[in-house]
Amino acid sequence: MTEIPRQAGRPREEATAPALMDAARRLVRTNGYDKVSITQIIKEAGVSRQSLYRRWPTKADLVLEAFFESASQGAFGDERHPDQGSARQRLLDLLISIFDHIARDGAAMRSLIASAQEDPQFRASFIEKFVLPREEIVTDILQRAVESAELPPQSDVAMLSAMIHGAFWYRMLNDWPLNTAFAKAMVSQIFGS
Amino acid sequence: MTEIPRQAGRPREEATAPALMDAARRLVRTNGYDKVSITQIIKEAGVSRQSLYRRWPTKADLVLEAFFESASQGAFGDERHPDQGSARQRLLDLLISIFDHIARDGAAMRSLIASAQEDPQFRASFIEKFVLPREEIVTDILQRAVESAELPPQSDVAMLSAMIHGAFWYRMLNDWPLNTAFAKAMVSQIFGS
DNA sequence: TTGAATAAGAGACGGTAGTCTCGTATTTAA
DNA sequence: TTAAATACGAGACTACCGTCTCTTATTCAA
Repeated sequence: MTEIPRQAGRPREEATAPALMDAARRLVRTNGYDKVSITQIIKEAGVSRQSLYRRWPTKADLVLEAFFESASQGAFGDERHPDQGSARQRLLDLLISIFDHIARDGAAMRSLIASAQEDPQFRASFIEKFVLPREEIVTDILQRAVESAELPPQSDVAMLSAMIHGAFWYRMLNDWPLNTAFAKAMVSQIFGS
Repeated sequence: MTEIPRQAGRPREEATAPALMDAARRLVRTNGYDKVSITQIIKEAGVSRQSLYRRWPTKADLVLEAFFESASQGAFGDERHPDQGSARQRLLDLLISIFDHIARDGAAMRSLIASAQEDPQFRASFIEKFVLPREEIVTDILQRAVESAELPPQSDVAMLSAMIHGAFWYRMLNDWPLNTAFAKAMVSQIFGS
C-alpha cells in the first residue's frame, strides 16, 4: 500500500478513462473501427477532446486498451491450467479459444494491426502489450512439448511459433475462415497426424 | 490485333497513368507511404486530382499497381525455372527472393496490408492481385514436392502454405528481421533438417 | 490566503482523403 | 456542322485526425 504522493494540480476525473473505454468498445463493436470517429467517442463518453488525448496518444491506443487489456473480460488465449494435459491438447484448446475471440473482436484486432503499420510508436506498444505476451504463451507450450518429447528435440520453437501465429494472422487478414477444423489441421501439422 | 472500337469522347492522356505510378513509386520509396499525400503525387506528376481518381479509386490502389504489378521490374517471387531443382531448393530460392524484395519495398507492402484492413473493396482487390498469385506459387512448389515424395503424401499443402506466408507476414508486420538464416530455418522446418 | 500545477470543456486550426462542380478541350457519330 | 460523350485542370467542399489556445475549476504547498 505505497501512498503515491499526489502532485499539485487538479486530479484527473476517475470516471473519464473507463467511460472512454466503454464508449470505444461499444461503438467499435457496433460500427467497426474506422467508422468510429474520435468525436463520436468523446460525445458518447460525455467528455472533451483533450481529456481523451491526455490519456491516449491515438485512437488505436485507446482501442487496444479497451479491447485487449481488460483482464476481467478474458483476453485472447487464457491459459488456465498450464500444467494439465498434453501439449498437443493445450495448443488445440488455445487455438480454439483464440479463434472464438477473433470471431467477436477480430475486426478490431485487424484494425489495430493496420494502425501498427502506419505508426511506429503505436507498433512498439502493440508488440509489447499484445504480440509478445501471446508469443510467450505459445512458445511455452512448445518448449514443454519438446521437454516431454511430444516434439522432436531439435525443434525450432521460435520458428514454429512464428508459423502458428503467422498462419492465423495471414488467414484473418485475408478473410479466410478460422474455425475448429483449421485449428485441428494446424495442430496436426505441428505434432504430426 | 482486335481493334477496340473507340468510345465517343476525349481519349485519356496516355502519359498520365505512368506519370502517376512513377511519381507514387518515387515518393513512397523516398518518404514512406503515409508521409506521401495525394496532393504531392499529382503535383509531382503534373496532373489534376480528378485524373488520378478517374484511374484508381484510392491511394492504395495506385500504389499497389505502381509497386507490385509492373512485370518489368520483377514482382515478388519470380519463378523462372519451375521445373528445375528440388522443391526444397526452389522454396528456399523463392523465399530468399521474396525477402530481398521486402528489404526494398516491405514498407510499401506493409502499408498496403494495412489499407486492405480498413477498406473491404481494396482488400478484395489486394487479395486477387497480390495474395492469391503468390499463394499459388508456393502451393505449386509444395504440390510438386508431394508428388516427388519430398514431402509425405498426406501433407496438408494449403496449411503449409498458410504457415509459410503467415510466418513472414507475421515477422514483417512485427519488425522482426527476414534474412537468409530465417529462410533456411523455415525450409528446414517444412522439409525436415 | 495565495500561487503553482494540473485538469476540465469548448472550440479554432492545419493537413489529408475522397467527392463534386465548373468551364474547357477533344473525339465519334449523326 | 452539330450533339453526345468523355477527358482535362482548377478548386470548392465535407469529414476526419491530432494539435493548440482559452477560460474555468480543483488541488497542494508556501
